[in-house]
Amino acid sequence: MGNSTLMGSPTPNLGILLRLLHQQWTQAIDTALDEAGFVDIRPSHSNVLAFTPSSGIQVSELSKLSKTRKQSITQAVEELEKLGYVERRPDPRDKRGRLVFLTVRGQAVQPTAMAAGKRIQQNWESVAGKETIDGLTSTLQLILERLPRGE
Amino acid sequence: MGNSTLMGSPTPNLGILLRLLHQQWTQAIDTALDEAGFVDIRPSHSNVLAFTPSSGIQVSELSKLSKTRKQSITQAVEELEKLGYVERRPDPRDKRGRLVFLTVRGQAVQPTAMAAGKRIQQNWESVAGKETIDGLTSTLQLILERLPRGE
DNA sequence: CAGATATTGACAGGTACCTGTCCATTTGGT
DNA sequence: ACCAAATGGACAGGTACCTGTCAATATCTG
Repeated sequence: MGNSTLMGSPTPNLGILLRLLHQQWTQAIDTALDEAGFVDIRPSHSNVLAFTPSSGIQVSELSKLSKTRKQSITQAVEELEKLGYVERRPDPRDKRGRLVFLTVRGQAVQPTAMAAGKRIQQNWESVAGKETIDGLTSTLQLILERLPRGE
Repeated sequence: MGNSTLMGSPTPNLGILLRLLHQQWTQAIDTALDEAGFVDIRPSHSNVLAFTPSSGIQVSELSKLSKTRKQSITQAVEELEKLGYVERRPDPRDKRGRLVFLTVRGQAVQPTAMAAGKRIQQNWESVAGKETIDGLTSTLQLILERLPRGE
């Protein structure tokens, strides 16, 4: 009712589409980890879990790898530390820094988290085709590389 | 230094790429509106400005069109109302509802905001090619349509 | 037409990012 | 060796979304 203002195709706004897809991705990761039993891990924690090597890593480095600000990583690390997934120790090579390490528990989640991402991508591939998703990935990378402000 | 843990291609994570592109889009819209002199308008306001017709519209309908929750729209409308871009009047056909209308000032921004979106898309096209961006758009739509939870 | 159900829009509160600022420490130039 | 500049990480605070709940009104059903 009240459809007097018609619209054939409601102008699919690129901003909205990107927001929705990102939400889908994020929520899928969260759901997958919940189902794997890691109910206390939230999406932002992936920025730490996905990039922490067994040799330890600084918050600043995690920030660069995950492309988020240091503050976001700091908060995620604090939460993961409280939950027992990571621990921080002073960096012997830099007295300003602290190194983040996975605990035994963290070492158990990491593969699950990595697998979740892969599984979701495969799900998208099953829906749109592997080549399409590959094309999507490279398009996103291409724009980010070539766009100004990209660092 | 410390590059012992090498990585040729650092695994371009789809979630991160989507987040970064969405940030780019959002920030570009904000910058464009700033440059056009509308410094008090923020990205979330576009969800209202882009979809409000001269005949007025309910918050719930804006929520559906912009694919965000009612609460987000309500907040954006409140802010835009304080800034003098929209006004709310009771819906004569539904005593629960209120209709959102653009003020004269709001009618001035709307075309600028719409043009900003178009301009940014053209910028992306100039960087990746029009066909690539068209492909990106339809891929995003395709995934959203075919994915579960897409309502 | 009465009662169950759905919808509108508000209130409260949480999450994942962001910017700005600050201090300790390291690094780099002369 | 010094001092300037960069870097590591913390503190404070803001934005744009989210979920859950609720009262008032509307709509659907028997």
